[in-house]
Amino acid sequence: MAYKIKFDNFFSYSFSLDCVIFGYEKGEIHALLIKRAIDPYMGVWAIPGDLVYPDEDLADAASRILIELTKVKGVTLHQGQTFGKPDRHPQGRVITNAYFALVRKEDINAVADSWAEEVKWVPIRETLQLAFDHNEILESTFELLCQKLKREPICFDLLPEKFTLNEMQQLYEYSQDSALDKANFRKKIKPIPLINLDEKQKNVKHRPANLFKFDFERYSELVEEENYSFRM
Amino acid sequence: MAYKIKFDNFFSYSFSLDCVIFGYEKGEIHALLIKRAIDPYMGVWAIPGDLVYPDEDLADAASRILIELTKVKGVTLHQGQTFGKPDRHPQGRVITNAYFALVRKEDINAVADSWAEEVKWVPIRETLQLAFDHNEILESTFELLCQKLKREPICFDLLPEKFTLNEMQQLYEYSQDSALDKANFRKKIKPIPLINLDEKQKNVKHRPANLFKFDFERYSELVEEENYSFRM
DNA sequence: GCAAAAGTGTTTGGATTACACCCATGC
DNA sequence: GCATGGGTGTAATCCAAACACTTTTGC
Repeated sequence: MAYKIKFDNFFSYSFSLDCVIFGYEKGEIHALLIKRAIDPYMGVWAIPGDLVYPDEDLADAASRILIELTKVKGVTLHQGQTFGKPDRHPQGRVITNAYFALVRKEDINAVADSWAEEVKWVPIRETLQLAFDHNEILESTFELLCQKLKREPICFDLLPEKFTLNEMQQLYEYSQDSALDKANFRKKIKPIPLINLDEKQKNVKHRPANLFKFDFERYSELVEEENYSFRM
Repeated sequence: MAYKIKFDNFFSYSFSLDCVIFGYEKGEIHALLIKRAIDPYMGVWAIPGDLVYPDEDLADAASRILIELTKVKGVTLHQGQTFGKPDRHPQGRVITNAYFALVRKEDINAVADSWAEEVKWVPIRETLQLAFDHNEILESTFELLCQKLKREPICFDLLPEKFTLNEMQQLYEYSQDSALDKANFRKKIKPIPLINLDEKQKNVKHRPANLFKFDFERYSELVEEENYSFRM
């Protein structure tokens, strides 16, 4: 065996994680971004991300980085794709892995911290020039999200805890980029365990809608005992 | 901003790729493995994988590594998951990314080279103790493959160029781990563009089956013009 | 003729679609 | 009363599952 470089020289890479946080509000999916207060790309908007410590597990690092930059904690992060073009980072070979989470925007309070100067939510379909290859990362990860929304009950992480069926429908219309028939949508979600809270929407100038909640316990039961699988 | 270690010390990682090569034969999916001729894990079976050069793109590196270790070339490699437990490699922090490919076993001739002492095909459901965390990588990647088989016409990469409908059915039965009805299977694949070659199977002691070929050109057309999407 | 697998047709029930209609609320 | 969205029913159609049946080959 003969490497073109010395073995030790292979240990010259760095590894970072970028945390794409998706939130939903008024029919649109948003992503949480930070404005970088350090070089490279100082002053440019970016996905919150940073380097992994040498002894740190990836999932732990993702949580830590998100907290350090935005003070957002307690969210479930899922692994996404890896991005590793040799020139993607001006300071050296940095390979990055996207992690993503789905949150209720009203439940979290993102605050810029550490080297993040500012945080903001941006509608995912709004074009904005991001640092590094973050536009590519954001797009790919959003596509992954749309795929997952079809096969896993993660829409309830994005929706408010108490939601109307119309809100749920709008989320799917947005993610699939197509209009859905109301009556048919309701028939389609029949197998999904939802609790009708017998509570009404307030402050609307039309007939108030019923509020629902995802029945997570029942869902777990169904998966266990009747090998139910979520489909949309 | 204050890192717990000096910035330069972050550039102490290494990054590797593991190439999971899936092949199909007689109703079973196999993976190509190598026996390691170097430490760590000398003499142990492993997924062919190695370190990425500092200036190398990931996809290029995957092809190179596969060729170096097994002389297998010209296959399409797809990115899979990343594995990065801090202690997964005894010689330092090595984060790895699985790449996978689907091949026709009869088309390729894998030969051990470089620090690979031996190569062999192993049925994916056969338990064998592999080096590092390769058992986990292999399992996860196989699951990813099964998902992809449902939504992309990649089964034709695994099947012989000329295949019978029964061979195709068996591949899906294996990947979904369930028996399928022959008549229904044939109805289901009606929308998939296949060319009936009007050739018969040879040397079988029963009625010979027709041979088919995937009509890739027609498939591309359908995708372009009628936004067809492959489903199984 | 028999075994074995190839290959096709029919029936049935459940899901999907399109569309029409009624209901409750604010103003 | 009317605008607005909430909520439901029906008929037509498509699709998937179950199953039976015919065909072609080797021996």
